[in-house]
Amino acid sequence: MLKQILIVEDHPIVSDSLERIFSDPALNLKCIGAATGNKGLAFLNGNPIDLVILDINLPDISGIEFCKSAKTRFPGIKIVAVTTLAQRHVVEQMLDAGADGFILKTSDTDDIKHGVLQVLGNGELYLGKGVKDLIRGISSGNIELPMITRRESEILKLIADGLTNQEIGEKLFISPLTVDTHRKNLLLKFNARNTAILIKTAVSGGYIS
Amino acid sequence: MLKQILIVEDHPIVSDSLERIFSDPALNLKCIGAATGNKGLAFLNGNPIDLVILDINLPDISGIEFCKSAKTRFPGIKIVAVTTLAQRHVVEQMLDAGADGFILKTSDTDDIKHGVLQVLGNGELYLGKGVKDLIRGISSGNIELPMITRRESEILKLIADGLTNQEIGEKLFISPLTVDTHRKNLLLKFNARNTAILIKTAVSGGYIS
DNA sequence: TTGTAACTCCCCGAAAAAGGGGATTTTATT
DNA sequence: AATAAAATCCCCTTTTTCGGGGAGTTACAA
Repeated sequence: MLKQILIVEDHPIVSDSLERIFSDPALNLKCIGAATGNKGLAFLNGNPIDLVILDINLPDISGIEFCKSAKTRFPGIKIVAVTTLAQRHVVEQMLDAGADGFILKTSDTDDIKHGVLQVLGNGELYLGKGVKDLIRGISSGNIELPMITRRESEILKLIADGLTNQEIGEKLFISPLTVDTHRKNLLLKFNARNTAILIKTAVSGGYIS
Repeated sequence: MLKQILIVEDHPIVSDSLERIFSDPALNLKCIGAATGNKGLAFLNGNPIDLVILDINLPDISGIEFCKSAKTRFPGIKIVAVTTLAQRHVVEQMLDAGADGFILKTSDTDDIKHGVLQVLGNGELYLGKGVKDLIRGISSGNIELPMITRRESEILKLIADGLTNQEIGEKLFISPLTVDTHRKNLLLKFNARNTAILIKTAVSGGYIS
């Protein structure tokens, strides 16, 4: 039976490569490309797509949002994320959003092919090379990134926007002293000695958009 | 005459695509791939490479360093950067380092082909779609990122690592008051009111690795 | 219901950063 | 040799953060 794959990826050079991998007649697959998340979502309506190969860095919406939307509207669809982002919490967010696979772009083309075909075949979760380690935090030089609460995340973003405790307090209708407490907890959780390294870690860890 | 191209790129899926583009027998080219910057540099010794297609985000050294090394040792070699990084100062740094071309990965494969062949052919500088605008700062929602000096960059990185003015002074054998002056200049240049937003802007602007 | 995690608020003092000056020496570049 | 840019150093005051405490209130789960 012919199955259809949608490739959501804004780099033609990558989507070309993907299309070629899965255009082998022996596989009996059909590939369609979409350059943005919204185009991809639009295409899902009315087209019987079996699996989506998804880049997380898209020009319009994030791959995580795409995944949530797609899975909500088409629960049967399979989604495999293929990305450069080798960050633990990104993987976790994608899996929470319902992704069926996660493969790094540093992977061999055979790995990518194998992973996608496995998800398409038996529906099992597939994690590419290095991804499992990433989740366990074993990864190369990966300082374990902390879990932060909703309020902490909110305050972290405002700190990164340059607001003082005073201003954040006014914005959130809480005491600046409370903001200070959250701030101290953030420093503790990130094992940061001051705001500078806190923000650096948080930005490069993807806590701040 | 047969010309040789070295592809320095850590994503097999991308280098596959590039190899395929330039493997057209009519072009009379030979492609070799290298997955890391150091492997690429090592390969240049003893192999008559005419042009390097270079990714800027490499696992070991940065594309900018690669470019400088390669151009110093082999002034005749042509280098075309192909990257996702659509940031003005990255383009500027690459061109300063001697790059002969700069193409974004969002470009069509034909653009990439055309650009590389042009550089290889007449040796002219080639800037891909959107890159020229980037330099002029016309780019979509691009807040103009400032030019900073070597010393400022050095101090910026140390600030981001969580060091205080005192500690930075000790490390660089200068007075903490001097560090403070540089710090104030950084705040001015980045139009930042405090360290938090300074670091956020700097990290997401690619000033800090 | 009995924790426990999250959120809230407060105290103190010390350290660091920010805002606003001024001024001299190096180092390129023309 | 002259100019400009970069780097260096110093003063002052005020604001903000940091370190190290304590403590009450939801809200939700075992």
